[in-house]
Amino acid sequence: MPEVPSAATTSPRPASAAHPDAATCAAAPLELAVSTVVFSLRPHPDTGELTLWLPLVRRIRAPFQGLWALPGGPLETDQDLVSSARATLHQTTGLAPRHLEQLYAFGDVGRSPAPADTDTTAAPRVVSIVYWALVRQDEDAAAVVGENVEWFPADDIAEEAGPLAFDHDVVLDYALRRLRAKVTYSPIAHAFLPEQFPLADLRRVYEAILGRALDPSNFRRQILAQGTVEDTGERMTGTAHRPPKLYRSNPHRSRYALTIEEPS
Amino acid sequence: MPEVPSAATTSPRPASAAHPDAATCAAAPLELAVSTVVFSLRPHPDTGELTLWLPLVRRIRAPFQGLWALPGGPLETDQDLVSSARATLHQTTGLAPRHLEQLYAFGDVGRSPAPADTDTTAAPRVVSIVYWALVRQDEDAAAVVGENVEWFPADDIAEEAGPLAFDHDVVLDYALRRLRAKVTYSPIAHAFLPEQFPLADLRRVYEAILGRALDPSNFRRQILAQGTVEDTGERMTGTAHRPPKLYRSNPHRSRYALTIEEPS
DNA sequence: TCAAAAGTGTTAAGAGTACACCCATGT
DNA sequence: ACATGGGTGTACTCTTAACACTTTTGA
Repeated sequence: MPEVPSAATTSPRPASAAHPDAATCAAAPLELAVSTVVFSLRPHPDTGELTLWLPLVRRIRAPFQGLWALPGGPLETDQDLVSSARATLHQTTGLAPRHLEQLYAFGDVGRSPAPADTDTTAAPRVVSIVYWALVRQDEDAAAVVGENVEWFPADDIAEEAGPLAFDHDVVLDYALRRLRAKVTYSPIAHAFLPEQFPLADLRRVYEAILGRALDPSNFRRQILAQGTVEDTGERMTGTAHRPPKLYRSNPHRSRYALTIEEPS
Repeated sequence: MPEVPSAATTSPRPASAAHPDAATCAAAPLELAVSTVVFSLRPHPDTGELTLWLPLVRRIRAPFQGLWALPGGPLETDQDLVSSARATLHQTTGLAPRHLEQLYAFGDVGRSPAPADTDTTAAPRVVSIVYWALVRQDEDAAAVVGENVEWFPADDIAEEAGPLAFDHDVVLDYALRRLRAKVTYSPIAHAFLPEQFPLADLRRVYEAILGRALDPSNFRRQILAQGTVEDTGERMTGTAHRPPKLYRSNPHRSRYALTIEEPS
């Protein structure tokens, strides 16, 4: 009983007419997986500048054995899509995501161009629903990784992690573009920061994601004008300079992005 | 062989470890369907103003028998996701889509709240990947509909088509919001128009989608400034007033939106 | 000649950008 | 005191919005 009103039309659809009540076995050599691109901000090992990092998992079986892949797994029957992504994220980082959002469903037959050494002959068709998540900077320190899990700077993946398994190069590239686009019109950057934070930290998050410097004074004005943060009244102490005010993100204002982007 | 590096981690994941090579039958009482929200512009029957219409299909079997649903069908194993959407669209309208784009994957366990009269006891879990399409105004006239297929004004669906099957009310609402948001930053409106068109027609498309009037002169300037249309040199004849210039959409400029929104 | 829609020009308000400058703390 | 980053003010540019006005056709 999938959503199959197709048989209701007069148009020809001979093959599908046989399908509709298919809990039958022969019908589906087709699998559904959920993967997640987990972004976190850490200093770059070379330059020291804050950049995006993400965890990859080394495949220990065919196909693409030995290559790095996005963390993920098959969808359990009794599990929601987000739950599956959240579980994956927890397994890979030990953390609960602050921001978790569906990215795209990848399912073309021709995807995952297999290298020569792997046998894809008997490989079933796989449709992947990909999510992306943002890890809070303060929690990130507490992240744990299992064996065969490693974090890489997002922009160095091509060199350091070689070509990824399946079509995960494409997926990752898409996730990066989406993050960079979305940060310009939605207050998701807050998701990288702890409960309270100075505006300079928020600016550094934006700079890390966009890869360019922002004018501190203009940044302050714009952020305050859009009302996505509110003054806590407190100040950060122990700095080597004037103590900055601490802000928290304003849930009333930031709801907009979610309302537009997420259904239900 | 799905994307399952889960077994590579040290974290516990007992259930999934049994999954990976599952072309086995017991593993998946889970189905994958592709549905499509097909938008077209037609005059509203009451007001006469141009508004969004879309085709729905009446379900002829359980669950949700008798209710209206988005056109769609199960994903064939040898078929790409877009191909499936395109096929659905062709069956329902007899047309080839000018614009076809993935909307969202809906797959929560609790989705499709069944009314009392339907038996959902043995209903399998269904994950739907939903696309949305735009039909060209000139082609729309040539659209054919089968039996059990009917077009409705998008904003009147709640009253005229009652509650939809599955969670299609939510899906439709999301599609509408996405269309209205996207039209403000991407030249998709062109997809409703024929090869050549006067700017006033393009404006009327925007007005229909956004549901509000736009200043003709400012609209002209903005559209011309963004360079998404180019002058054909021709003019429309037979109007009851000054003959307007005809434009065509400029593919070089409109590529931006696709690059950002579509992966690969 | 008039109505109707195409198309141009002008102006005012607001948002984005660059940058000079003051403030408050630890060293 | 001074270096450092926090924080404010200002002038300039660019975009957006409102609307007056001219142009060209059919009736």
